[in-house]
Amino acid sequence: MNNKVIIVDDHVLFGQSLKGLVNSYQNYEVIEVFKNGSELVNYFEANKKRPDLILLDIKMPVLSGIETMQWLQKNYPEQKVLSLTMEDDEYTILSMIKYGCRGYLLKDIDPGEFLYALETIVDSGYYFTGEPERIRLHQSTPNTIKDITSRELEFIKLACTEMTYKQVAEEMNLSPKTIDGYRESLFSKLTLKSRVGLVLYAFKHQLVKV
Amino acid sequence: MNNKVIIVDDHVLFGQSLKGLVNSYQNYEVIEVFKNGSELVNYFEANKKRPDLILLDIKMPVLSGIETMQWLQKNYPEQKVLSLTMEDDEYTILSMIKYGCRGYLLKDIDPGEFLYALETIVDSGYYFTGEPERIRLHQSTPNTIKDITSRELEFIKLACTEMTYKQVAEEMNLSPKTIDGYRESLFSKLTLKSRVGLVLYAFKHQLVKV
DNA sequence: GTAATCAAGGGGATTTTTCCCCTAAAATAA
DNA sequence: TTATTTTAGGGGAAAAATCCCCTTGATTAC
Repeated sequence: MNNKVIIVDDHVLFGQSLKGLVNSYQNYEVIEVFKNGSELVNYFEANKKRPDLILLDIKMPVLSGIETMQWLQKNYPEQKVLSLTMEDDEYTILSMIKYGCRGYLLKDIDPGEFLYALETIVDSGYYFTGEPERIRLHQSTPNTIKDITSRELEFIKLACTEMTYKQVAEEMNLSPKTIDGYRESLFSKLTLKSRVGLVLYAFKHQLVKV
Repeated sequence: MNNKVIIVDDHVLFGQSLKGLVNSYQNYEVIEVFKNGSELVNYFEANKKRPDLILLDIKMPVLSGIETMQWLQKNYPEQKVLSLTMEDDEYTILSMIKYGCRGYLLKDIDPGEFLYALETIVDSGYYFTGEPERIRLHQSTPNTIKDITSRELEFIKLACTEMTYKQVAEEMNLSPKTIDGYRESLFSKLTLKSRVGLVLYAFKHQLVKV
């Protein structure tokens, strides 16, 4: 009896290639390949056959992995999802786990490990790359996910432009001194030393798009 | 008679999946899959069998696509290379072409177009996605590629850290005033207004990795 | 062979950023 | 209901970044 797999990845070439790889394994069968989370949602809403496992890319243009995961948790909390990511970004991965993702894979994993991951997640429901301590650690002290308020996020986005803080203050209808407060709180919260550091952080955690 | 293909991509899962796809085409055979440009260089230096085509990822940690392309142009200018890229970044693509790359593919291409690209490049030596005008336009006015000297590039990379310019100067064994000169020349050359702008530029053009 | 360009560096001034310490209202938690 | 956290703001100073204008020695172009 074959495990039905759905692949969601905006890089069609990768998605299709991966389909070939998964199909080559015994007991696995790719039933659909989608380009974004939106297509997956449509599929689910059309009441089509539920897959045993979804391989979900995180960085997608239309409905991102995180957004898709949120939708799935709300509507199909039992659905097994293994997320695929390029970079080993702690913040994003922990967000995925928060929304019920059962494991994650880096795209530079080797195919042997990949098959093992598939087996593990289908059997036990979970798969984490050798370091479950780290994950559990973070789950028990979830404040390791530095939370950034929506106002701070707004500030970060504007800090990632050529505007001076004075201009940012105008844009946000705040006094430059308040902006100064946001900056200082973020610097200490994220252990940063300069505005450039903040920009780097924003890129690393995909708070701003490239 | 099969066309021999070498794949170079740091995402092993993608590389291996792609291998499956390419092998599934008639007349194509993947002879090697490497994780970075460095492994490719080693292979060439060991005087192994030359491939008919190299599929080269651009963003790689060890020896990037651009660096690899430079090496290939110097040592094997006749080698056909098709570059693979995630984002449609004009600057990077034009750099690749400058170094003799015969075409480029976005990773979100569909597999049908992919096969067509392979055929085209093997037959004619070149493949460009539908928009050869744009490419030719840029080739005739190559100064659209703002060229950045290697010393300036070094500076940019250090500017994309939390170091102060004074520390950057030390790192590069230059006076802070010289750094000031690099900064000013880059600002005017690239029409930037601040160090943050420079960081943004570097990310946009993938001069630094995320 | 001379002119132009480039890499390296300087003086000095202004603006921006960073830092530390402090206040007060509002929202939220206990 | 009281305590704590969040959001908004201030004074004042030191450090960093930005700007403009200028010099010298090497390379490179014509």
